[in-house]
Parts: sequence; C-alpha cells; structure tokens
Amino acid sequence: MNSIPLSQQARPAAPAGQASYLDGLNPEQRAAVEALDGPVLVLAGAGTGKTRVLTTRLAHILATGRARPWEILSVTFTNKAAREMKERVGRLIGQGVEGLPWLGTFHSIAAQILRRHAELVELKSSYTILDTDDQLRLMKQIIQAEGIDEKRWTPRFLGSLIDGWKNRGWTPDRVPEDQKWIFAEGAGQKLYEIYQARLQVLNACDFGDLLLHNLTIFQNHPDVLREYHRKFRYLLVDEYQDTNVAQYLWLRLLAQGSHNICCVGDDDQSIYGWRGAEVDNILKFEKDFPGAKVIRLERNYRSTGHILGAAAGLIAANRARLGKTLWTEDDPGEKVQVKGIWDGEAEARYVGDEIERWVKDGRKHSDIAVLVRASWQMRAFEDRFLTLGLPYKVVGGPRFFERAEIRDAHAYFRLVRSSDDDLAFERIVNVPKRGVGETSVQKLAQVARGAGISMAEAARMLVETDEIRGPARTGLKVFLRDLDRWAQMAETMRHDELAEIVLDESGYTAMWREDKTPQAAGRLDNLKELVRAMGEYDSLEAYLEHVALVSDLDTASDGDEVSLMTLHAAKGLEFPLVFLPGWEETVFPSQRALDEGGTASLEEERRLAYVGITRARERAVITFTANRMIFGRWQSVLPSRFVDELPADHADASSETGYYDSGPGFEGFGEPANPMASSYSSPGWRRYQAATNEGRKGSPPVIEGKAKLIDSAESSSKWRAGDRVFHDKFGYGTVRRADGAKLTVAFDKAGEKKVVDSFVRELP
DNA sequence: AGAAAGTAACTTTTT
DNA sequence: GTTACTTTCT
Repeated sequence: MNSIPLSQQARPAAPAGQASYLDGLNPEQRAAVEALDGPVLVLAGAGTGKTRVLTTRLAHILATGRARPWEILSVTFTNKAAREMKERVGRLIGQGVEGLPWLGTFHSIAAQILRRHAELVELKSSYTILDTDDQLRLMKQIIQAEGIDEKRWTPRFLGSLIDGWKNRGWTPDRVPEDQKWIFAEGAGQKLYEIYQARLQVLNACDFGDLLLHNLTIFQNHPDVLREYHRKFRYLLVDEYQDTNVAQYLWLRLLAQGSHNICCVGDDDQSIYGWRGAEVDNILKFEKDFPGAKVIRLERNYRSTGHILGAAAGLIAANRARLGKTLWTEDDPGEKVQVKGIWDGEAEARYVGDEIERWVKDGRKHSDIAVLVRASWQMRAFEDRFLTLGLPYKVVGGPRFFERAEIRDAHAYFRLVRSSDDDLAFERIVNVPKRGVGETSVQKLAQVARGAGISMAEAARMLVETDEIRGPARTGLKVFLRDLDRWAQMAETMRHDELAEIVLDESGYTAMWREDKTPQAAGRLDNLKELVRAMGEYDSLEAYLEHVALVSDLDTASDGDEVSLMTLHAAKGLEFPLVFLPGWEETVFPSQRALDEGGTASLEEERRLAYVGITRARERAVITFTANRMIFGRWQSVLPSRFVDELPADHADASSETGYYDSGPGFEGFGEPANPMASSYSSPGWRRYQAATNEGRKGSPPVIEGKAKLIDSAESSSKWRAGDRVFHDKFGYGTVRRADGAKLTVAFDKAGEKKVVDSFVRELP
C-alpha cells in the first residue's frame, strides 16, 4: 500500500509565498491552507471554495515536507468527493496520487483499518460487508426466531434502530436503559445482541459496524491506536457537519496523536440528521478541540447577490447555527423568482417551457437543474420532458449495485467463493426457480441452525435423506453440483470469465431472457455491464470489497442534459439555472419532518431549502402549487412556509402571466403578513385560484365534493371563528380563524391545523 | 410449489 | 400511483 518510489516522496519545501498553488486564494482561504498546526475548523459557506481549500491544504502539507503522502488521513463522506479530491490534489502537485492511501470515505478507511485488526473483534480479515438488503433479511429471521410479531415490529424498524445505536457509538452492552424499550417491549437490546452474534458467525459486518469496530479496537487496544497516532501526522475532514457520533469519536481518538486535525464544513448545510449526523459536532468543535482556530470563508464565488440574499434571509430563521454572512462582488443579478401554479402537471409544463426558453436563448441544457425534495416528485418532470423531447438525466436515481439482478449475481459469486455464505445461499437457491420453495428453505435453515453448519452443508446432508423429496431434492442436487463445479473452475479461471459462466449455467440470464416485462432487457444489459466492470479488478475479492462500499458505477455520459435530482443529491453541485418545484407544506417541509422531528427537523428542512437556492449561479426559480397528487389522491396544498420566509428584497413574486401572486409575503395564513414583504401583500390567493382554474380544464378532477376550490373560495364567509366542524381526517374541531377558504381549526384530537374549507363540513 | 389476485403501506435522503 | 406483501386458488 505504501509503495511509492522514493523519488516521489516529499518534495523539497518550496519557499512559502512563492508556491504557485497559493496564487489566487483570498486571505481567508489562504489562512485556512496555511494554518497547519493544531486543530482548525474551517466554516465554509456555500460556494466559498471549500474543496479548493481542502485540496490546496493537502498539497501544501506535502510541498512543505510536513508529511509524506501516507501520513495524511483525509476523510470524505462520499466516494465522489474522495475521487474529486484525488483528482484535484493530483493536478496541484502534478503527479499521481496513488501515494495517498488514506484518502477515502469514512467507511472505506474504517474498512481498511478493520481488515488489519479484524481478529481483535472476533472477525476474520476476510469479512464481508453486508448491504442493507442482507441486513434486513437477517433482522427478519431474528425477529421471527424470537417469536415477535413482525407486523407490529418490522425488521425495517429494528434495522434503523440498531443503525441509530451504532451511529451513536453504542455496542449492545452500552445501549442506555431507556432506549431498550423502544422495540418490542424491551427486546431491542437483546435483538441487537443476537444480530451481532449472527454477524460474527457469518463473518460479516454492516456499514455501522465498520466504524463501531474501529472504536472498539482503539478503545481496547491502546497500542493499536498509538500505531495510528504515529502514522497520521495530519487529519483532514470534509463535510464535518455530516458526521455522526461514531465518526466524531473516531476522529477524536485519532486526533489525539498529532492534534493536527482540520475539519471543513458548513452548519447551514447539514442535511443528514435523519441518518445520525449531529450538527452539534460542528457547533461544539471549539470545545472538543481546545485551542482550535476557527476560520470563516464567507466570500462566495458562485451566486449572484440576490440569490445569496434570498438564501440568507431564509436560513436566518434557523436558531441553531454558528452564523455566517455570505457576500459577493458579483452583480445582484435577477431576483429569485417565486411562482404559484395550479397543480403538479402545470408546474412541470411551466418548468419545461422555461427550459425551452433558456435554451432558445443560446444556453445549454446542462446549465439547468431541477431539484426536488423527494424522488416521487421527479416523475411529473420526466413525463413532461419526454413529451417535449428535452434531454435530461436523473442524478443519483436507482443505484446500480442495489438493483435486484446485480445483487442476485453477487450472491452467486459470493456463494462460489465461500459456500457457507448463508445469506447469499438463501437469496438465490431458488432464483431461477429450482423447485426449492419456502418450506424446503425453512427446513434447511432449521437443520443448519441446529447442527451449527451452513445451509449449503445442510442441503448436502438432506438431499441424501428423505427429509426433502420431489422437485426440491433434484433441484438442490443440481444446484450443489453446479456450485462445486464453479468453485473448482474458480481456481484457474479469470474471475470475470467465471462470472459469465456462472450466470449462464445457473440459468440466471436465461431467466431474464424469457421474462417479457419491459425491464428485462435493461437487466440483461446491467449484467453485461457487471461482468465488464469486474474485469477492471484483479480478483473477485477486490471487486466485492469495492462494490460493498460504493453505490454507483461511474456514469460517464456528460451530454447536454438537464439534471433532475433530489436536493440531497445536489449538495456540492452548482448550476446557472436552478428550478425548485414543490415548495408546499407537507411536501417541503415534508410531512415527516413536520410530524416527527420537531424544531430540529424543521430547521433541517430549511437548510435543505438553503442548499437548494445556493446551488444556483445566475437564476433560481421556486414554484409551488395549489393542488397536488399525493399518495394517489388529489390534495389541496398550501405554499411552504419557506416561501413566506424569503425576503422580498431578493425574491420576486410578480409574474408575467395573469396568474397572480403569492410568494414572498403571501399572506401567510391568519398570521400578520411579513412586514418586510408588504409590497406583496394582496388578496392574491383567491384571485390566483380563480384565475388558474379558469385556464385549466379537467385536472385535477373534482372528486366527491373535494377540491372544489373555486366554490369554497367564493363562498368565503361560510365559516366563522367558533364554528364546530368535522374533518374526514382530523375529526371534530373548532374554527379559530377563517380567512376566505383557509381555515385555522383547533381539532379536538389532532390539534391546530390549517385546512381549506372544502375539506370540512358541518357536524353530522 | 407456484401463479393470480387482492391488500396494505408507502415514498425522503446514503455509506 | 406504485410496489411489496399476503391470501387464495390451481
């Protein structure tokens, strides 16, 4: 791993100040690059040159001879970020970066470390990394084995619970008392123990374990930790605001050596709280790392003044933040556009039209991104783009390695490699159909468990007896014979050749060839692509290790396409023109955030909105609709509170059509209109509804007296404060405020809600 | 065992 | 609207 020729090691220290890589850095960036000693936190706002600082700092450490390439630990969150850093450092120091063996994601580096010390946590260094699918199936087995009702206590719930515990650095014995009761009347911790024991038998670990085992090793074996203290002279951490507790503990342990830890991040862009990320980590950095320097990067090189102003105004509503003020020397540019639209289809049509206009003006499709809160929102845009013939690509969509056919194929390969991989065995014994149904598999599992052997071994025994008969028996016999044969071939054959043979001879490819569903062809293509990708690795092991930690294959096609993606996927990217559709309550902020997480998760939604706006360089267009199809039902929806929070100075709600206005200062529902936005205050909502509805036919359908916005809007005085009403979903309630069609109702059970009057009726 | 039909549940976001 | 899962039937 550390095999770089001596000639490529530390280059002679360049006199500081003359180093060309420092040219063009602003004073703050330069300070962040040059502050090499002790802990440093770089608060890098959106578009302030974060990656540049990170890579230049790395180059600087090398160029000044402070450390050699393998003495620097650089961690990122995603593989993409790691790749980008490698590339850019390579360009800066003008040589290959194979010499940076410790640049990678938290998970890949933890996996490397774990391989070297696996025996210290009772694993073999050949351990496999389970994907979420395997994990869930394990959970399910355990829940069933323990006789717990899996309807009430789903494997998925247990999975995310255990995952959460791991993210907080809790091994089964450290789970706090009150947490144990979250699952199945106190069985949670016991199930966690059983799960870990199963993993150990399988010589496997899940994503969370990679970090957690590292922690266990470091805590129980100070000598090992010291080894890494000596090894890592500098630590660099990207996206620090996204670290969870386990990652934080891991970093803190490692930093005890040199104390030279530099974390780069932006608390305003912390959007992974739902996955265990702790904004707190970045908020308390100075406390955790005494003597830390904090450097703020606030000069933005990406967006226009208005875009920054709109984003700043929005994020100012958050309380838990360190506070930064982005500024730019660029033009103010044009204000952020905010537009209300009738429904989702019309929204997609509008976005499509705007895109065509932009392109007609000589700009490129690839300048444009459409950023949505959740992936289900993409379909409307895909539909529309397809009809218009607009070239587009979905970024971060269905992941290659998560597709069923790829997982099936991997299960075959894993099984050929080691026949005791029960999870793989179970996955594909009967794919394609071999007559081995559920009952046979149950029997195998039971025997295997009882005898402490693998399911493949159990199968070998049982096919010789009468325990399993009929088609299951012959099917298993053939399957076992094939496995043996392939295992033998593996000794001599190239792994990608073998892969092809396994897939063919097992009947797996044939299964898809005979499948007549439209996706079948794509699946066969994926399998071909899989075999091709395998060829790029030296061995099956190397390949499997890689895919376990990577979610996507490099997709090279950089055509001239509009990018369609979720807001999460957009972090770190930028586009001249950005569309932000779906800014409605319950969509964005999402219902889930509204229901569960309280203020914290609402603030996270707001940060997501902030991330969205700050992706735009020249122009940002926010849209919201009055009606949206959610869960297959038409619902009337209200503009997002984030729309109200946009400062009128930087956001423009007036629109060219007669549609009307809403938007900044849209008279937010019963509350005093935003004073900053008074110029926008207007009784626009009703006019907007009336106007739009007139221009539209048919959609959304008017169902069962619902969605009759027009009627209800016009009969504005049907309800008054104090009236008792009934709502299908929320039950009985008392009207608190009535503002045209919009009611604020205090429901007896559901609490205070804002609803449109067509959804309530008189008491039955 | 396997296919068809009917049902619940649900949609974030990723290593 | 979809998908994953369960029940029912052959």
